[in-house]
Amino acid sequence: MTPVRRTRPSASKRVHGEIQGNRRHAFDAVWEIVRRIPAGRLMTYGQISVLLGSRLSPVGVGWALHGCPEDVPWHRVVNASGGFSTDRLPDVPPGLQKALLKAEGVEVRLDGRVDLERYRWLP
DNA sequence: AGGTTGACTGGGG
DNA sequence: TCCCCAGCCAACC
Repeated sequence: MTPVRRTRPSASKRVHGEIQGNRRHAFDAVWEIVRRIPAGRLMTYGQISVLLGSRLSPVGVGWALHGCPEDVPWHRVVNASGGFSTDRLPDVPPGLQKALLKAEGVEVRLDGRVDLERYRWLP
């Protein structure tokens, strides 16, 4: 049998209040920033990390979004290359992020990326 | 307690 | 431009 790549089993648990102490605070901060991104605009993981004063690494930002509350528009966060990192996740339907962004008027190039120069949101 | 794994990134080949 | 690697650091087990 081919080993199956799996997602964090407890990712969804974090949504239901299992984040403790300072971590909880850092995750909340990420969610608050992402909630402020207007429809049709984008931010990168690294950009959010810097906004937080680098208290949380870009990887940490990804963690914060994995299993975020329903009202957090996670699809408006892309990687520094303008690509969709969520396409590699087993628990996210391939093409979902792309579809959500196109629905907001974001143009996705043929190579599957977006133009950050054009859509990047600067708070 | 410590090794492994990422929703990352920038630099080098 | 693409691929690989080291640095990154929180969460998992």
